[in-house]
Amino acid sequence: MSAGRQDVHNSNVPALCQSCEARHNGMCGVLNADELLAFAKHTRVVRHGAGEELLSEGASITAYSNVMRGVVKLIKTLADGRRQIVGLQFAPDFVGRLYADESAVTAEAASDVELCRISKRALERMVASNPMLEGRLLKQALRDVDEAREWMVALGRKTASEKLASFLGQIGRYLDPMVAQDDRTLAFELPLTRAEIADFLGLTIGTVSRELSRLKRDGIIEIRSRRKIEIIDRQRLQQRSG
Amino acid sequence: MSAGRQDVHNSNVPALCQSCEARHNGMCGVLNADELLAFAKHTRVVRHGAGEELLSEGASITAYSNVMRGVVKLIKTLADGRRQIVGLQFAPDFVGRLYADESAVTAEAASDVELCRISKRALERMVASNPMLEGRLLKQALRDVDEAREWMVALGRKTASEKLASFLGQIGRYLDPMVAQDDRTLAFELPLTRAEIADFLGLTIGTVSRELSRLKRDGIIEIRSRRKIEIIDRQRLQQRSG
DNA sequence: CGGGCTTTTGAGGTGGCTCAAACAGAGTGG
DNA sequence: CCACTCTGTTTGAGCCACCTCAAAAGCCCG
Repeated sequence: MSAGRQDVHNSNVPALCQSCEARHNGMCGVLNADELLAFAKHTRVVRHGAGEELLSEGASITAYSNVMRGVVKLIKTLADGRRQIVGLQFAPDFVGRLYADESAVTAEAASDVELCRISKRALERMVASNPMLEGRLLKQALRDVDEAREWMVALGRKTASEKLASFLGQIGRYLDPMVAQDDRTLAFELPLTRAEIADFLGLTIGTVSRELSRLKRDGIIEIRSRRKIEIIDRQRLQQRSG
Repeated sequence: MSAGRQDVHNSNVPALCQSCEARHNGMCGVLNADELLAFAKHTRVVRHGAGEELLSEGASITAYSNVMRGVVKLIKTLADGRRQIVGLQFAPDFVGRLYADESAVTAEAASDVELCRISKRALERMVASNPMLEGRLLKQALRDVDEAREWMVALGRKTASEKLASFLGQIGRYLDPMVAQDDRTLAFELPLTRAEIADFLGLTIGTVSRELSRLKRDGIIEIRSRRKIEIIDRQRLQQRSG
């Protein structure tokens, strides 16, 4: 509380923020040590297990979050239960629809997650007084638009096998951005079950499984275990993604 | 530059802005008369005929626009020519991807349009110095996200007939927001050809036409001419949109 | 080592596609 | 005012990608 003894030095940064990805690439990156300190007064780290619902479609929004670890899926559901995943948020993404009173999506932890939570009121006050912060949120929103539109193409115009190839490519690219261009194999853990992949790609679980098997049969990927995939031939994966 | 003679009065507003929708509901709404005047120094009204390309996927962006009249469609194209319309922008929407050097979409006039054009450089400078403007663009981006996600559900999970019903419902709602709830019929002009509707809904032209015929046969709509549709039974249209 | 998951695989059905022909409107020129 | 064309739309017949339903096979944890 009393910040009297602290000098203007980087060590003023709250311990949790030190290693938080949001400080580097996320919205907190625009805050200096003092602002970060003020910000941290309103935040709380919360943990949720895989499958827990963080936010319910139609429910009122009381807080926003930044993803610190894990994956959050954004889901929309039709009256008869059909589901579509409309977004995946990885660290250090921002979760929540700024200014909306009620959520247009259900947010659910796809894996165990750690979130940095801040009340709706507090964040909106900070945004109003800090244009830099607003700018970061604008950039996040623009990225979200880009991504949603990218998937609209997949959903509307790609075949099942192209959808799977695009999905694996995107996950691979996201999880290992460093080695985007060379041709080594690339192994990673799928953040989603087959059923969730189906809900993301507008397919059924059967088709997802079949197409994965096909990619494996064709020597493009290896399926090491349910969740562990290895991309053997990126080039051909790319070719198949439409 | 010398604003000496101008008193703080509404009549200082540039003539073109007086009636422009962007001043009321669009991004210019946050500008006062002086700011608007400064803004207008960098803008130019441009007209384009239906079908003209305003912006090309992958091309560098040099200017942004506000739609003053007409409809702009945002298109993404796959290597083999398959197309997906990923957004429709009506007055007073903002067109262009802020901060991006190259466009991720092709923008095309769906009808004859009037745009208020401003150079990328000029707008970005104004945004940097005017947080209110940035806030408006953030809100626009958030609306774009909401809309894209709404259509992801349709593309991924709705049947052809549900897609058509959703589309007609949205257009109707947009073009006549005043009478959203009562049960009068609602006539309007489609801003898109059958082929464009197909590219929006991830269908083929044949299916679009068939489903429209079915809605007509079932007494839910009337097709007055190619472009003129009348919604006879909004309630049942709503029921069919999933 | 059995019971409850998720995933894979198979067999058959179907919604929306492809291909193709007929039709309708809006110009255009005779 | 009527062909004549051009483009956009409707409609039909047949097919295929993906769905549905169902069973078998892994995998994980007691």
